[in-house]
Amino acid sequence: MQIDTPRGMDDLLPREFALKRKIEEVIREVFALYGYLEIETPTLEYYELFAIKSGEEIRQRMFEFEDKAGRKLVLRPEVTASIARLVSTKLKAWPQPIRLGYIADCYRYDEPQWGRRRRFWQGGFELFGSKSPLADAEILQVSHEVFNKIGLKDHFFKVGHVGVLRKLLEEFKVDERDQDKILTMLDRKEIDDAINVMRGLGVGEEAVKAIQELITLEEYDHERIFKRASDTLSRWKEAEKCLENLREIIEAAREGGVDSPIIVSPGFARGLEYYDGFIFEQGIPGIHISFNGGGRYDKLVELFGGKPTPAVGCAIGITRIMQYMLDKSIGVPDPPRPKILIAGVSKVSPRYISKVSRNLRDLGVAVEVEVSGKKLPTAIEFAVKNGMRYVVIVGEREEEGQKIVIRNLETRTQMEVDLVDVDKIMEVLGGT
RNA sequence: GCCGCGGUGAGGUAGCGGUUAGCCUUCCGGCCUGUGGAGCCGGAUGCCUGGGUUCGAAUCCCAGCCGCGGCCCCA
Repeated sequence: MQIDTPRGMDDLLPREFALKRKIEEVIREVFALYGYLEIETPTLEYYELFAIKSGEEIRQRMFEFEDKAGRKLVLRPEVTASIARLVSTKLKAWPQPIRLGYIADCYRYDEPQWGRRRRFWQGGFELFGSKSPLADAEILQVSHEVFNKIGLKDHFFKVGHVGVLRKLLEEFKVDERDQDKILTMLDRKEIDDAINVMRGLGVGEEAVKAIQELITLEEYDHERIFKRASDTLSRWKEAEKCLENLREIIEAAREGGVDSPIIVSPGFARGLEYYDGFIFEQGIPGIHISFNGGGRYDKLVELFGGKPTPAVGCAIGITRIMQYMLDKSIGVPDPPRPKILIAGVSKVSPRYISKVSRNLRDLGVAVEVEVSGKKLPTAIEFAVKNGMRYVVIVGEREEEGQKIVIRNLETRTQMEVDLVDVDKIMEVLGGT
């Protein structure tokens, strides 16, 4: 019998689940603060939805199978495609801009390792209907805000613009599919192969040289890097415009409160082929995987049959953040648990214990009932060990008089109270 | 997809050809008839799976499975 979880898929224990909840709460808080409406899409989608434009890397790493009617289905490897599908269909008559948020589990058939699971959670922000740098900057702002609120204040950004390289290639009539191929190669640091492909497609030597230069540019000093990059690109106006766009985005984000380090990398490419403008990743020093990534994808909605709709978004790696925080033991909350245990003693009837618990819960007080037949000392020990603050003791004597004994575990004192004396009970329980 | 390292009760570990498989935490019971985190006593659960070598395997060999890291890439 196979009783383990499937490879790379984790059970979340109470502590882990509480942490996941906390991160989700932060994300939802930011949804609300910026106007992102939360939605949900199916975990299963048709293969085609992702096959079209999600990138070779993802395509090979999907869980795929056939349903009983022979349709090809996949477990979603990410959510952006589903959201774009939604915008191109059900939301096509909505007034834009449209801001959507999601928190969803995703699946990839990867080799599991630190920060990479086969099932993992992403929290996403997607903004449709704006070409303005303000929209891109907003995605940086929400990312910044989420990480700060979670307590990861030392995060940094790495930003780039796919248009820089794409526009340059377009000058030499390289079609989109070949661009995808080249960008993927550059992303994988297969520089020589990329150069060979470019030459094969008739890209001029000056441009090849420019690209080689661009991919080595990467630093914090914005002024210097923009100067150098625009010198390199001065001959190709379209590519230079993209660079200018990137500069505007960064400036807007800075004014919008994004005060973490931003590494500018004009030759930066990302694996998801649908990106066609601003792109970024967010990380933490010393960790070599990114915790958040996103960018602009102006063609995707159109690709799914919608009207041309510019879009920009990001996907925050909740599972990675969790793993980091658990490893470092930072900000891991205790699972919420009642502070009160009701323990029966001697010949008290189950009816009375049940009644007492009902009364207390009606007052909004969270209680656990001792149901395992523990004797009182053991029950008290159990309560103490589990961080509870009161034991409500009910026995025959209390049942006869319709009373309860509330014992305070911290002060080691106790008091008998009438079950109907609501004010007294609340007073003794001190607002728990 | 590739490359390393590793699998001993629920968790953490010792043992590395012959041990009654040891220790810590946990869990259960008792000391304790309705009042405390302690203590003491007792108890429960284990050598990943399958082959092989050997008089004898947790220990050595092979394969598989699983886990952990790294590469690549990604969240």
